[in-house]
Amino acid sequence: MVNHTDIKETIKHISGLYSPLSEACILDLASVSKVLSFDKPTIIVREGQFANKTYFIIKGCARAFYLKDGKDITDWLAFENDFISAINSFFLDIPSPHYIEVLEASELLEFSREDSLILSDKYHDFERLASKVITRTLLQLQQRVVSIQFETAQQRYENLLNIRPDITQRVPLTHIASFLGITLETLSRIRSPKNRI
Amino acid sequence: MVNHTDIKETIKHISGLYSPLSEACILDLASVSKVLSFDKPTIIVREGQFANKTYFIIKGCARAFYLKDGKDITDWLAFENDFISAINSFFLDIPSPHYIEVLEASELLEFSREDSLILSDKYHDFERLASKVITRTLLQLQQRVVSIQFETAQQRYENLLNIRPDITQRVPLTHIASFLGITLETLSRIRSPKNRI
DNA sequence: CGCCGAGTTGAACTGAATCAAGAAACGTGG
DNA sequence: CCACGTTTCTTGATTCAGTTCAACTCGGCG
Repeated sequence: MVNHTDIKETIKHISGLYSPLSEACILDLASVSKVLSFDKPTIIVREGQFANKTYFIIKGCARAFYLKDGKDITDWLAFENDFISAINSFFLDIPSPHYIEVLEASELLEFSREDSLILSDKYHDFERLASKVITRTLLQLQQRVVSIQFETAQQRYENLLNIRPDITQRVPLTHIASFLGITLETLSRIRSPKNRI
Repeated sequence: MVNHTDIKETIKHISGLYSPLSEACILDLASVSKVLSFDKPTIIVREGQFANKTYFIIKGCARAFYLKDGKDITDWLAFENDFISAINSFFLDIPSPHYIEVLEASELLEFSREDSLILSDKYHDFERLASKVITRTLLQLQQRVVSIQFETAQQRYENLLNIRPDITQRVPLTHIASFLGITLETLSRIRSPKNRI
């Protein structure tokens, strides 16, 4: 678990992706952040925990899931350059209904809700970046509601493939299916060669 | 269309609901806000507009909808103390895919994205409030994804009734149905007395 | 009075779920 | 490197919630 990633570079990268941060803010954020490395699938947040951390995915991918009547339901998938966290716990400070699992050999940058609030007070830059991340997620979720309501299972799968062509190599089909809101069997039929016109 | 509502009082009320604002911030926000009054259903934002305003509902209710293949799809309903806006246009500064329609005799407080950015720069209070509103909406949307995926039409309708028992008196069934992601016919059957055990 | 929009009811249809078996891939220890 | 058990994925048959299409009811209003 040696850490080869330079935190400061990573944060500069985030700043470039989302919203510019001042040098001082970058250093401050670097000082409260930590890089986590995993070489295989690992659960990093469990149901019931107060999951007051957010994770930026430097490399690899992760999912948020919960158990509904014992069944594993993936409700968010995140890849390089995405953030992921157990949003209910993170924002409402309640025990998390979600698990978070890293799915590949991955590197994550982690920092806490508390530090992010402190940084938001101190650096207007940072608050703006945070708000951008949240807004982006909001719009994605809105899009997802539309897609669940009006697209067939097949369309949703094809859209996902367009956005993320390598997803089937990286994420087990069970998780993809439940993320799409369909059963594994249905996904398997959609993917079956017979089904391709 | 005389306006009896005191803007400052309304903003104090918002501040109490979401996150406290300083007196100076309240005054500043009041100076860039405006109260809109309607006495009957009215479309206040149309598809294609740059809808860079947000609306806080003082009294009444409103919906956001869009046309999908000519069909009217309600995708958000807002009541007293809720905010509503054409989120895609508001956050991304693109022409709005959504319409916004006020559904009853209503009063709204309106202010622009631009003013809200200015206020966010000037008052940390305000930025925090804005971020709270967005976060709350994010969590609601997430809940909605879960509900569409795992609840039956009937359960979704009953949940809506629990949260908003008067909704059927205030919002036409067509809009309720499409908000729930079901057809008017299905909603009608769910509501039919025969269906109650 | 007759029309019109909103809601209801009925019958047939369909996309996806469920239940049940089996095949393929995968990893672990002998 | 192979035999095994486990997990992941596929395929088939059946069922079901909700859609679609079509006809009908009802209440308001010009």
